[in-house]
Amino acid sequence: MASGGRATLKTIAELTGLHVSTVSRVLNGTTSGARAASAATAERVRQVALEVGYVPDIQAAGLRRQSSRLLGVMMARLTDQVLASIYEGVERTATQHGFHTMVSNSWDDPATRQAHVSMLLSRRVDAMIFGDAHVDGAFLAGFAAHGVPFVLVNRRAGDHPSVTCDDLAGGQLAAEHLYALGHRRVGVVAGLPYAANGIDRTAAFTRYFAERGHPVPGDQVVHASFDAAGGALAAEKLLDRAPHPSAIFAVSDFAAIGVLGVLRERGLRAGRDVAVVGFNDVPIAAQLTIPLSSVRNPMYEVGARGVDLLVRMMRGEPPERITLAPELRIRESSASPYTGA
Amino acid sequence: MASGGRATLKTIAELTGLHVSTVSRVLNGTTSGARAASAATAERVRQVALEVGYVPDIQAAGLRRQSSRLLGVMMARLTDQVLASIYEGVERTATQHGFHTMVSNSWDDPATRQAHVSMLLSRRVDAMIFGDAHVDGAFLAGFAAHGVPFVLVNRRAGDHPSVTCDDLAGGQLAAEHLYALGHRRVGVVAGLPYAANGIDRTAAFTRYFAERGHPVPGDQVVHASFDAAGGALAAEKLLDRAPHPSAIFAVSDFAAIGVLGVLRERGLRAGRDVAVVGFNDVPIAAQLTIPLSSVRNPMYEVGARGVDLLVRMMRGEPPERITLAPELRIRESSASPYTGA
DNA sequence: TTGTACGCGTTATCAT
DNA sequence: ATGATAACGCGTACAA
Repeated sequence: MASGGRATLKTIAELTGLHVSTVSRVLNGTTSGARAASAATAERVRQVALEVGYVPDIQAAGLRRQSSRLLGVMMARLTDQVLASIYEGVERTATQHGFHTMVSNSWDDPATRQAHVSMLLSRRVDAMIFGDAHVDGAFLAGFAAHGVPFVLVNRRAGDHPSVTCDDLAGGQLAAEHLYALGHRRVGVVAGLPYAANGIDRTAAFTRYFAERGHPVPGDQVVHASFDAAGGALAAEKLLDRAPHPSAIFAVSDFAAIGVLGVLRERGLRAGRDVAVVGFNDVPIAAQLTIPLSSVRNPMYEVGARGVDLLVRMMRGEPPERITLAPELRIRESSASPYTGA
Repeated sequence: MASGGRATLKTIAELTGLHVSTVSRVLNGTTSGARAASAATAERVRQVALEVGYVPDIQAAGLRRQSSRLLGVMMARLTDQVLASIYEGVERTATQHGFHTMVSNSWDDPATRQAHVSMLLSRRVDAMIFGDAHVDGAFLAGFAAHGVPFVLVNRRAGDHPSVTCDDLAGGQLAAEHLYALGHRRVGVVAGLPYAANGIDRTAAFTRYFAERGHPVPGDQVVHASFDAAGGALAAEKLLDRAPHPSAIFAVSDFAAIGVLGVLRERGLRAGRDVAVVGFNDVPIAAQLTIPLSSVRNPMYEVGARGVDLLVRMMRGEPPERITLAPELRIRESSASPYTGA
């Protein structure tokens, strides 16, 4: 515990009568094996460092070393539990690799994203993780020019290296399940139109039904934000059609919760009148009053493996596009077979 | 858009034939009014800076300026939507004040907290925001020795400066509401025992009932984590008592959702058999199949005002303890009056 | 208006 | 085993 004015290597050097470079060596454990500082000296330095409450200045070290050991992370919004979970995986894994992380919300807004990325570049991040990629890839094309390595998580884009849930497989799992229950008139809450995860989940889902002779009408695929409000808005549109769909697939659990709310307002019961399947399997899905069927997305692992991949790339290993397997979790919101019109 | 190797002031200086200090002045807009660089020079510098894709090195600037313009933020877990919302307020407001933020999850674990705080100190944060304070204040007492200004949000502790929801008022709002409905046999899901927000909400709630001659028995106040799993666990305990409570107050909405789940498993209906009131009023509370009554916590504002306070303190203004008013939102989970044992 | 010189805290290299 | 020196990129007092 020290007080007041920052203690630096210089401070310690003066107090011990040694020279700054020597102090630095001791504190960094530099000089391997035989050529270490004398045990006595080392001990003295460490002692003084503790007394004066020395805290190394990573920034200054980074300036000299030309490497910040800092990873920049862009997320659309941390209030989205899915993105927050991915970030947890990122933070923990980065720490294991000796990196710190700095995260920002882009709100899926180009200007905000640009501003925050400039900020991170100014802080000399060694690499970037993007969890908010837009499928058009315009921003990333420009960013690549900076020469800063990066990996996408959550949403793929173009052929940039990425770690995502296998969203195509996930969309198909949901489709297979509802189709097997006998549903043929289905609707989709499709997520934001520029997010590849929603796009892929929706594409695989609608393709499955189309291939079996039951194409999903265009007006039964509604784009919306991934939260409950978005899901509610989309559900209003889907249920305005007569006859209403017998099953709804929402590409996010929170959107699905919005759907459940609207169903109830209209006197329909989820799981009996309309089957509902969500995506991600966030913790509350299983705790809802009508437990929600969902496609499990290994969110934490997406973040963790994203950092692993990035670290490998920084070592010169080749970029990859990794997808992690989803799993269907059937619960009451889609447990009973479809019984007629 | 530039390529490859980092461009610095030096790069620009060489390209323009000017000297580094001149370039620096232009790019910083230094030299007020009359003594500005000649318009022609300034324009040329800016032009070249753009061409080579110059990105200023904030770290180096901070080293020189002895101020990082960086705020450190500690949260228990960003997957808690409440904390993520508070962080949004922090991030946005900090940006407005010209600060960047660096956030870490402490998991409410002392060792992890210590490690991350050391990291932030190493990065020379100008100040700190703690959203994960423990009521004992042991950690903060030690931290204060560093001389780095800080403000607490979400959870108060001791007489440290803080911005929180008025949790006492909030707990009382919940109590008044349930008491007025006729409930006398009530239970509380009280949150983590070291978190002041849960403590205050619980204290005000139980005091209200005690003062009216209906003290809440000790075994009807159950501590649990703030998430759905914690709420479920606590609900099991509360409902094992016979007769079971006619109303349950959970100090967090997600815990309340866990309660709703358990009620249903036991064949009890929330709002009819057992009234439930949550806290925070997160967006999904209103969207649930049985909409959840909740005490609204101005989460975003808590974060925003926390930064405002911190900035004022850094300017030398006195520390404060600020509380923001909660509001009761009555919904179906506690809408009907109590009708007998 | 522009140039010179130095220091911020650290690490790498060379000399002792 | 330790000391001396330079350099990372930037900002600022002072001189021209």
